[in-house]
Amino acid sequence: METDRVIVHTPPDFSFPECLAYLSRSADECMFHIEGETVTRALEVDGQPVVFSMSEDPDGISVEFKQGRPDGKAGEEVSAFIRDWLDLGRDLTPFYELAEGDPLLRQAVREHRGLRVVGIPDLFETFVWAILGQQITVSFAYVLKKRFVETFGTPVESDGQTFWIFPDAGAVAGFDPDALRELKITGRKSEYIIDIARMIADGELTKTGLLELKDDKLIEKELTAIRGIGPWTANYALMRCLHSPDAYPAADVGLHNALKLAAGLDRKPTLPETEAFAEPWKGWRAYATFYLWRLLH
DNA sequence: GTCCAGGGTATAT
DNA sequence: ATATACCATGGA
Repeated sequence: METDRVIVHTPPDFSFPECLAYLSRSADECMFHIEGETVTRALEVDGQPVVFSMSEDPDGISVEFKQGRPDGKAGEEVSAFIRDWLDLGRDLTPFYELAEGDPLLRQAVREHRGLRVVGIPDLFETFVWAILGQQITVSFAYVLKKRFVETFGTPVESDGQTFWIFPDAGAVAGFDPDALRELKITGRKSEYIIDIARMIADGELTKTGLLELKDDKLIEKELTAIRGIGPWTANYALMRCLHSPDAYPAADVGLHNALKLAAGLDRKPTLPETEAFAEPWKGWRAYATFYLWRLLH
């Protein structure tokens, strides 16, 4: 039905296929399904589950509501979610000008033009994902996230498929670490996740509160004061959730591997070298990182 | 068996 | 400030 469809307009230098390619990187991703060129997921709006799909459209992104209707609030909230998810508010012109003159970025930017830093709009989901991803392979992190979501999240059935609402921080706040240990999440990470769930559920840690601090360094300082959040996790959250175009997860092994490849090194760069490489990218280090990651696929 | 994977904490110098 | 042990699982 025509009323179940809305268009989200996209800016110049946006490529749906490039974002789709990033979203498609794991078969174990549990927060959305991809079939062909269409991404479908669930989202909670005012306590009610909405299921929607996104596909490319000449006018932007076509959003089809599978469950729930785009009338009133749901349509606006889903549109806002997508703009947040795909960083549609950003003008990439300065980044592309910078990258064209940079030997390390040029190739990635030419090959993936239109790619956005794909976000994780929910703060709790961001920290769970980042903490799970510390020190283990991305593929194993996906397995752990899937177990976490399918054990503690809320299923939404639509068209014979199951979609998931990410576990509620308030519920996780009350868990015993052993409940997470059973999923093969380490004891430490289980404690970190439960502590952060409590902070979020109590309103002590909020996305808007962090964004109000404005300055990346200030936000990093606030975040790294929390147990389980070090510089890598803080910058990862700045990049994926708080939309800092300049956050730089300098300890990231994937970034090291990408730099090794792009710079033709015979070993991975050290941490100081990784910082030094990024000097010319100041203002856009998150975008530089995201594009460099694409070299590894 | 060893090493490494989208790190972080605790402790010792 | 910098170095090391430890966390803990799974794939190469």
